[in-house]
Amino acid sequence: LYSISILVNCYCNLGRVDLGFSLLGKLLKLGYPLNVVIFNTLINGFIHIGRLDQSVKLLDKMVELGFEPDMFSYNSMVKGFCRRGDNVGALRLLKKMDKGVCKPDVFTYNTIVDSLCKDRLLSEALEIFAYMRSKGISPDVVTYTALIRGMCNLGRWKQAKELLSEMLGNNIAPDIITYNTLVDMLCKEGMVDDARATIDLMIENGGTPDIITYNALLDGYCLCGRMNEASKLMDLMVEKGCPPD
RNA sequence: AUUUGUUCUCC
Repeated sequence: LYSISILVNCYCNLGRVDLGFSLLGKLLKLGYPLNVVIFNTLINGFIHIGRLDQSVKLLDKMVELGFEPDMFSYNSMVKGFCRRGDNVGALRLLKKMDKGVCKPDVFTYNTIVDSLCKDRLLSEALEIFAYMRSKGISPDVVTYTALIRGMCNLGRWKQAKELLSEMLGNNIAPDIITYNTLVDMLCKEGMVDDARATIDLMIENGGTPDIITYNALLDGYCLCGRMNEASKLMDLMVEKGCPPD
């Protein structure tokens, strides 16, 4: 079974969910034993090619066949709604999970918070943030990073920095993705110097900039026409053992 | 073995 789901996942990663799907069909006909992971892999595969409709069908089918959808199944579905820009659909599914046996977990909430932030619906995202805590699900670094992005998106730099401090002051360590997100957002708004300060802060906190950090900053320098600094940065990248790619 | 957050390219 492991081998089959690896194979199916491989098809999905190659963008050939159809091949995985027809394999499932054959296995079903042969009466081959299956498990929930194979269904989940395909549900997720369909989501990644924008076929939420197929995922819905497959979810129904697995239930029909007596397989219980789990967190993976539902979380992929939630992501599917979010990807098509249907936050309402995602929230509806969240409520449904709330009532069922598969309670929303940190993945579920993070998916929705991120989607709302990307759609600039920060206050809605903050409501979900509060809601998840009320349900006893602790936000993690992913939740915070999504919110920071949402704040930056609206130019709420001060609020974003406060949230970052809140993380630092609490038990949640910002990771490289958190810093990279901030650096990138600042650069895109032409606040390259603040971006540099953010990188310094990252280093102070024990982080190490990576190629993504540097590329974001490089893009920032180029966007504001500071080409001298851009080329100096390229030299620095080589020095730091992170050569431009 | 399957689910969530970062750079560039396309929009």
